[in-house]
Amino acid sequence: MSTKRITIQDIARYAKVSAGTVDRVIHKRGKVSGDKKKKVEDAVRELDFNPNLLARALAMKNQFTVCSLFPQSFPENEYWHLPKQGAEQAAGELKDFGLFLDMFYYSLFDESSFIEQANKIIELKPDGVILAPLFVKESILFVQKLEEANIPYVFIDATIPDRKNISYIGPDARRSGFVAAKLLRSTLHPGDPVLILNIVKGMENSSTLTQIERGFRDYFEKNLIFVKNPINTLIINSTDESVISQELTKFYIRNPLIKGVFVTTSKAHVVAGFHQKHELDIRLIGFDLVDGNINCLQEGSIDWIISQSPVQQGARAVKTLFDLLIHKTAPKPVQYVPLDIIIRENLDFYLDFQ
Amino acid sequence: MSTKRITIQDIARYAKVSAGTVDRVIHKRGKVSGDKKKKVEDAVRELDFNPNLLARALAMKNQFTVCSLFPQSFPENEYWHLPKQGAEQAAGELKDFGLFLDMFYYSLFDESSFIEQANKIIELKPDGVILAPLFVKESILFVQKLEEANIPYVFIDATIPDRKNISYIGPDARRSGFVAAKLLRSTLHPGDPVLILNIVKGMENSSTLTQIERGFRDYFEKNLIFVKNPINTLIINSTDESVISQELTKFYIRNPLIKGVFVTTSKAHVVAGFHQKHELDIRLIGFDLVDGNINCLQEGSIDWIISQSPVQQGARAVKTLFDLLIHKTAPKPVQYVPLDIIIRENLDFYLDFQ
DNA sequence: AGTATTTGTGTGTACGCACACAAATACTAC
DNA sequence: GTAGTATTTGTGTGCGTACACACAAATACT
Repeated sequence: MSTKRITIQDIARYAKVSAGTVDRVIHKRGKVSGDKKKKVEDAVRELDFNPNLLARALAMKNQFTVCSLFPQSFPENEYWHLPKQGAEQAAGELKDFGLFLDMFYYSLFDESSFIEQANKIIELKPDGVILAPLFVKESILFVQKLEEANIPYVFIDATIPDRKNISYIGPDARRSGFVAAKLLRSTLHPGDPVLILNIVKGMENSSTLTQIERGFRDYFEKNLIFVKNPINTLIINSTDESVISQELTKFYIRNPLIKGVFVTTSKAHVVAGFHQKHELDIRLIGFDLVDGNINCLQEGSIDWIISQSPVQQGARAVKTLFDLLIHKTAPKPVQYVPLDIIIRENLDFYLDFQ
Repeated sequence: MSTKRITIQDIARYAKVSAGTVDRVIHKRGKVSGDKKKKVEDAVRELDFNPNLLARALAMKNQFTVCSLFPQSFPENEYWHLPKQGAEQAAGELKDFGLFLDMFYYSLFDESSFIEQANKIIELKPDGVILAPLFVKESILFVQKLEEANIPYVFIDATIPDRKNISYIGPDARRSGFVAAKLLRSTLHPGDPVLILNIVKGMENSSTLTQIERGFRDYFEKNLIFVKNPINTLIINSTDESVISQELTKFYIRNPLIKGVFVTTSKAHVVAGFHQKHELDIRLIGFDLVDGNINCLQEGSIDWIISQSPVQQGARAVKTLFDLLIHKTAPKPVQYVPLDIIIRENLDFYLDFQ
């Protein structure tokens, strides 16, 4: 049968001291004489004492508040709804362990909203922060303040180099480009030209896009057979459908041979709509299971979606801070999440389980 | 700020009864007069009382034992190591909540070992059982005993119809065949013949294989363009490499045009070895991230692996029983897990995170 | 009416830990 | 020696729940 759990009382008896002294040794609090301290430490080691997290959390009451700062998901089923869901779920499970999650949101169209919410968080003096650093400049200012206040923070979804974040939880951007290239090329003939399409509003964390593109090009370079596939890059600085449509028209007229498109953001569905409207037979791959992409996958107008485990990202971020705060264990500085490859046939599972 | 948690005391005050009475109502234990019962129920509803699982688990001590019965994973990194790992991980998280997991293993080459271990479990009278029912006949006998003893059980990885299992946690077999077909066909030309290869020892749960094959054929029938792809089925009743090699040789000589192979078990790596040895350029898809398959993916001799979230299966099974025993919530009778599509480029992630 | 039995309700303790406070001991200066 | 302070150690209580027990009230049975 499973051996009885060792408690503080057991340690106290074994070391012939009181529970209070054991407590003092364990928490490095208060004064304890040398020999008793040693006795307790020996007892802890010999009996292999592990504190009961349950009892600890119960005794400590709700101690830890962590704040998250994500882009707002609007309408509800857009991408950022998913990490949010994961974080909420993890927080729900850990609520009983004394973790309280306070979520803040900023608008992707408005840097000032980021600053505003960041300041709110600073004022709250939380015990930890989860940040999606899509606005680089503002994020750096924010985490500097966090560092001053000695508040640990993790990056999620994207990262900023050379920061003192406890961990980065998100995709390996370069590799996601690599995977996209592999999938796209599996349906192309040698020599078919492809297009990398960056649809962004311009102010977001662009190092991620650079990495994705590099990964994509790396694959084609490493695996060229016979003929090279020409790779074009097009940047569209707007998420407005009509602007995208116009830019695409301009581009396709000049590049009529394009056979595959890789959209580096979650906007593949807009491109899919364009292809359908103009009856273009072009393979299409994009990121993230947002509503538009889901529909297009089902219709067949998008061939592949690479999903970056958004729910898991949120959940992991919360758990990472939990481990740090309650367990007091340091997390791995980089935690890449799985890249799920989604096609029409396995789509349902990813929807069900999130 | 977060509203204070409602406790039993709060309910007691609100309903003007004692904590003991509240407890009796909540646990449907002991006699409570009609009006007080109603008052308590109202209070629970109005204040939205959720019992603190922490305190509950602490007060109840270790109460629940669940047993698992899986095939043994031998050597360590074979398939069944993964569900085991997931189950262990989940059990570790839930240990403090009073769940104890006792794992049993049977040999896939020996039905009697199954019976033996099953009997051990029956004797233990656990509070729940997790079963991988690969031997159908023996499994039915086992679960009948479980039903007699009123012990809830879940199936994992495979299922047996018309049983009173609390839940099935595993892949949608038919759909996994469908996905395999989709992937394989994406690299084939119309008319290319394909092969479905069942490599089994013969005594295992075969309904799963039937389902997989049906899904595979369904895809080709539903999506035929121009010319039909002929689909052959070959059954090899051995997992021995030389037998497989001999059977494959025989088959390929008679069917030299085969361009794609779908191995319905985890033995794709053996086929990959054969292809390499004889310099055959044949697309290959199989199941499960076992060691052999991992190597072949890396070398490129297997093109795709469909992974059925084995770790998640183990974890979910444990959590399902936990929810039933501690939370007292009935699980969904069928819990399909995601089908992960793995290629060389995203392989690392699935290895890291399991 | 008196006793036995059932039914309803409140109180108290344990679970393992954290933390406050009291008690005991050691140390100082006179 | 004593009084006073500093240091070390022990005890007790609370966190929210489960459950045993005590006891009162209501009902049943002689």
